[in-house]
Amino acid sequence: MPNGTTEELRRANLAAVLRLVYSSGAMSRALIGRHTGLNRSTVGSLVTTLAGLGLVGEHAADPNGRVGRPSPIVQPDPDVVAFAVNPEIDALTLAVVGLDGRVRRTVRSEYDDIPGAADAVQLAARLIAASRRELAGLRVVGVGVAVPGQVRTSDGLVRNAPHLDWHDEPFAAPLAEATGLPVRAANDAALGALAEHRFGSGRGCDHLIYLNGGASGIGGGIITGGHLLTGTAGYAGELGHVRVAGGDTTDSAGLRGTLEAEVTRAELLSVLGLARATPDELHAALLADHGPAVRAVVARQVGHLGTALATAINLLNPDVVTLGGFLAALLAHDPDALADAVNRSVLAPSSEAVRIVPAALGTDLLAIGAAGLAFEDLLADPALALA
Amino acid sequence: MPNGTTEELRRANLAAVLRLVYSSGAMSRALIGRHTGLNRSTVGSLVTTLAGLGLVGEHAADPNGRVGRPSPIVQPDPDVVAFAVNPEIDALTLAVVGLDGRVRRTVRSEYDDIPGAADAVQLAARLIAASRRELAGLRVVGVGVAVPGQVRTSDGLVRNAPHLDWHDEPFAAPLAEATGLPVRAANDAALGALAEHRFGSGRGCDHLIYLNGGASGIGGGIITGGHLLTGTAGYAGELGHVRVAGGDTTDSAGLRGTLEAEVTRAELLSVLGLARATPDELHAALLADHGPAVRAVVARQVGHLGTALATAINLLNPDVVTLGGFLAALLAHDPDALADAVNRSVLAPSSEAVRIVPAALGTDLLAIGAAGLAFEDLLADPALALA
DNA sequence: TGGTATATGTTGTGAATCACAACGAATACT
DNA sequence: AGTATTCGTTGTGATTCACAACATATACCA
Repeated sequence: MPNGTTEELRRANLAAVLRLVYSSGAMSRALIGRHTGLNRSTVGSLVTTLAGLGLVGEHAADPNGRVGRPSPIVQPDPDVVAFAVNPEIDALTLAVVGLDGRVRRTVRSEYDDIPGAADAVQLAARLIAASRRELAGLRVVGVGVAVPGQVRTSDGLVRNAPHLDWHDEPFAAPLAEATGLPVRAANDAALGALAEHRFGSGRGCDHLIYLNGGASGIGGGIITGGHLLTGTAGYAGELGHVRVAGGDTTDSAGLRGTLEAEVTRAELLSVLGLARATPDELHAALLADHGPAVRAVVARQVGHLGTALATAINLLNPDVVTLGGFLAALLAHDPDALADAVNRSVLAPSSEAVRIVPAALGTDLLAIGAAGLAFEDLLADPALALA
Repeated sequence: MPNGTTEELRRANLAAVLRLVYSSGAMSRALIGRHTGLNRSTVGSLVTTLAGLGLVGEHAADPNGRVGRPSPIVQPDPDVVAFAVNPEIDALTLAVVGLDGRVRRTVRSEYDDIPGAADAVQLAARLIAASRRELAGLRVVGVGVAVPGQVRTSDGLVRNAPHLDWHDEPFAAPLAEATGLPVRAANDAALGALAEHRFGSGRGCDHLIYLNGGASGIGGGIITGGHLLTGTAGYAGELGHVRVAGGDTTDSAGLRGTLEAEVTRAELLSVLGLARATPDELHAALLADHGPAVRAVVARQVGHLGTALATAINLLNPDVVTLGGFLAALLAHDPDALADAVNRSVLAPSSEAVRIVPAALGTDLLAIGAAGLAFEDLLADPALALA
């Protein structure tokens, strides 16, 4: 909580400027002044301070042909980086992401047997150590972890990651111990929502619902009022476990009739006659095949998806609903059918302004989201930049 | 948006102090300092300013027997008031609520035929004018309206209030015109959530779900991160229209299988053999009668209520779920059954810390919530206190 | 080619805010 | 009655941001 001192005012202004160039990209000093409402002299002082901290750099103005004195472009320093860790059932991915939002490198370490949490921590620590050796001159801010399961955000304890068979496994704490870096962890779909909100299909929208369909189920994340909705402990956003039908099929958490139980990638692959497929291959196959069997399965899944979205829209009144993974393929296959399904269960005012769109960020989605989590402390108080 | 100036800092600190004594009740200067983290001299200056604006008063310290110099008690001025308007199907209620949170007076104007929105506006304006004449020496801040339906918060347009048969009827604007006061409007259950959060069962809890069961249906409101969740236009929180079953019964909005369609006060009255009942009478009758017919109906309704709550808990991970109206009676009738029903559809981590409790505020709930809405501008910027 | 208008960074001054230390005031404890 | 404790008040100082004047750099126009 900002405690209302002049010192805190300075911190808040530094944070506002850094956050602006982080989430809106490089911009001139003059634009920063217009966005923040601060005086030119104040903006100058703040930018100088941030540059002195090594967090932003100033480049020559681009010759854009406008009248008046050119304004140097302020941009976040790409050498200020965070590590993004994403353990999955087939591999652990480590990404190095700059404060400019770009992914500098990605390392993917595949495994045959799903590791335990402790082993995954050690693997991540080794990959991080190797990256730090190879990439010289970087200033590492911290580590963000995207976990396919429920994570207690206060201490990064993985409460339940069914596909990894992790239950109440500490993750952030031992990884911080092994790397000497601050580590924060959260649910993967929640971080996807954060990334789409800041850099993807939800830019400029304060209320967003993100829903991702993967091989192992459906995850969701919610942005309300421009902030990631965590709930009291960090478990919010579980849209995959919304009840949509009275059936007996169960989902990965053992709940019956939920979205995740009724809408599955495996069923789509099955009816398409595919043994396995990359996300792009599934997308293409679904767009190509409009046979009756496929149509029937898609229609049923789209109906259930619409019911779940309607529930979420009734509760949250978002600007945007972003669909990722095979849910984006369902949307592309028949956008009108999904809209109809939503409209059958939604209150008219809540739905009139909502846009249902495919995710805009590709494979880097989780890396960007997890890095965003790791940058959060820095963005909240740039003066604490260390190491 | 606070624009980071020193002037804004002062405003924010004034607002923080006023908000503190508004929502936490009268407290000593020393306590204010401890809560805000501000220096004693600063607190003194802020309190003096607020007192000069006529927003707070200082009383002698209560002799509580503690060592040290007694600290004068700062409390919001009860003569600073807001009007709370609540149009319902049988009557329009006007309440006068002080900044100290107390309801000074309530006027209830009953009607046989449901009025149109324009007539209701005129009725409210007449009641407000009469109250202003009778209660001298008041400083009126504004008007808050609790509407049983969906309201666009930006301009107070009633989008859809099915029980009043109002559709896209302006309300706040004409009432502001007629009274010369600032008017803000919102959904009644959302304001109920706000009231329970600040003064009722959800004090100190940043994440709360409020669900109210009335004669005309089920309304809901959501508090996340300590703030009322409005969504992009103000329509968020419609928990009554969450799908819970595959049935064909429809709710007030024409949606099928929703909580509001499946869980009704009318069915409870019917099985209890009551033609009509006050909320208290229904509550008592339900607690008294555990016959098989009643048990069956209650069991079914509790099951559906549990499903809806599970959905909301999975999405929002709240600290508290507050039930009002006949839903509180259902809870009292068999708390364990409701807990079991929730647990059948909820993810374990999300549910472990949640408390399901009856609403703590009684008939004044909506008056307090609507007044809170009207006070919002004042609390955000006390220096703008006028007239 | 030179002058003007426009837009922006920089510098110095001033006003406002809050922190801090010293002091005074009012109560409880011994 | 004296002392310790708690808290309000006052005066001083440090920090921050606003504002005005000036300097700088470009586009536009004649």
